[in-house]
Amino acid sequence: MADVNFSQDSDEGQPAPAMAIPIDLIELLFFAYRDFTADPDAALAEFGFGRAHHRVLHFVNRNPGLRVTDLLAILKITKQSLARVLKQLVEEGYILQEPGPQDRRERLLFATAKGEELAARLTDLQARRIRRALAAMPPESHDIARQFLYHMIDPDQRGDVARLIDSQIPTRVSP
Amino acid sequence: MADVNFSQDSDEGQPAPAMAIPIDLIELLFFAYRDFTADPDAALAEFGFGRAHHRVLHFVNRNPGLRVTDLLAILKITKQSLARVLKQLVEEGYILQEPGPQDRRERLLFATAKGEELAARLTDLQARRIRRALAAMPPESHDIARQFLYHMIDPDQRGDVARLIDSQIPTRVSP
DNA sequence: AAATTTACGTCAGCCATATTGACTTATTTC
DNA sequence: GAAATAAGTCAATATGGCTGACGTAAATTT
Repeated sequence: MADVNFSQDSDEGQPAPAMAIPIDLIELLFFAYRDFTADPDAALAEFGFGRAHHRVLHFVNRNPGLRVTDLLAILKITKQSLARVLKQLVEEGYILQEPGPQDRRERLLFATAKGEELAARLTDLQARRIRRALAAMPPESHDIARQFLYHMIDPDQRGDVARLIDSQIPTRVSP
Repeated sequence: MADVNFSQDSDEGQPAPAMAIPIDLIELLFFAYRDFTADPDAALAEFGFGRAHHRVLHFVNRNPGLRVTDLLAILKITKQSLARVLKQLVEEGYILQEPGPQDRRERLLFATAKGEELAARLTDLQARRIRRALAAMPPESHDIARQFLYHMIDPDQRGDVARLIDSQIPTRVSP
C-alpha cells in the first residue's frame, strides 16, 4: 500500500456549494453496500458466522497485533458486542490473543493460518466486485472513488482511517 | 433527475484485469457507510425509529404509490421483516396505504406530509455529507462516484436500480 | 364457473447483532 | 498506595433479520 495519498484533507469552513440534492448517490450507496456485503455474508453462513465476525477477522488480519480497544474504535460498537463475536473466533481457532510485550494488560490479536485463509477468501469476493466495477470505468476512477469514500468519513475520523489503511503495524487508533 | 446516464452497462465477459487487491476501497466502503448511516440513525432515535424505518420511508417517499412487493425487491428482506416496520410507520401516520386503482389487491404506499418532512430531514443529513465530500474534489467526481457505485451493484440488479433512481412514478421493480 | 395464482397480511418462534449498566481482575502510571 | 487503564463478564433489553405456516381477497387462467 503506502501510496494512499489522500488529497485535500481539510474541507471544513468552505461555503456550502449550491448543489442539488444528490439523491442518486444516496440511493446508490445503499444498493452498492447491499450487494457488496451479500457475497461475504453468504460465504460466512457456511461457517456459522455473520457480518460481525467478518469485520473483526478482517481488521485483525490486516493489522496483526491490534488491541481490543483499537477494534472498538474502528467498528464503533461496544465492548460487550465485540466480546461474543471475538470469543467465538478465538474459540474456533481463527484468532489468537497474546499479552502485549510492553503492556501486559493488553491482549494483542492475531489471525491464525486458518483465520488468514478465511479472511483472504472473503476479501477476494469483495475485491472481485470492486475490480469488475473499476474495469468498466476510466483508469483514474480508482483514485476518485477512493477520494470520494474517504471524504465521506467524519472529518475527525479520517486521520485514523488513513493511518489504518496505510497499515503499518502496530496500528493504534486514537482514543 | 432523468440524466442518469450510466455508461457501459455491460461489463461482463471482459478478461479479469491484473489488478492489485483494492483493500483500500474495501475498507473505505466500510468506513464511509459506517459514518453515512450514523447521522440518520441518531435522528431516527428521537422518534423511536431505526434504520429499517428509514429505508422504508425513504423509498416510499421517493416513489409514491410503491407496492409492498416492490419494496421487498428493493430492500431484499422478507415480507415479515418489512411488516413490522411498515405497520409502525402507518400507525404513526408517516405512511398511507391505499388500494391500487387497477388491481385492488395492491396496497399502494404514500408518504404523508409528516412522512415527507421526516424523509426530507434524513435525506438532508446524508446530502450534506455527500456534498461536503464532492466539494473537496474535482467537478467530474460526482459522475465517477455515481458510476463506481452503480457498477458495484449486481449486474442483474442494475436495470431495476437505474429505473428506480430515474424515479418516474409508478415504479415497478421486476420480480 | 372453477381452479390457480398473486398480493398482502399475520401468527409463532428463532437468531444475530447491537445496546445499557454494573462489576471484576490485572497491570500500569502517578 | 491510589488512580487510571485494558480487558473480561453478567444480566437484561431492543432491533432487525429469518423460517414456516396459514388466511383472505382479488385477478388470471383454464
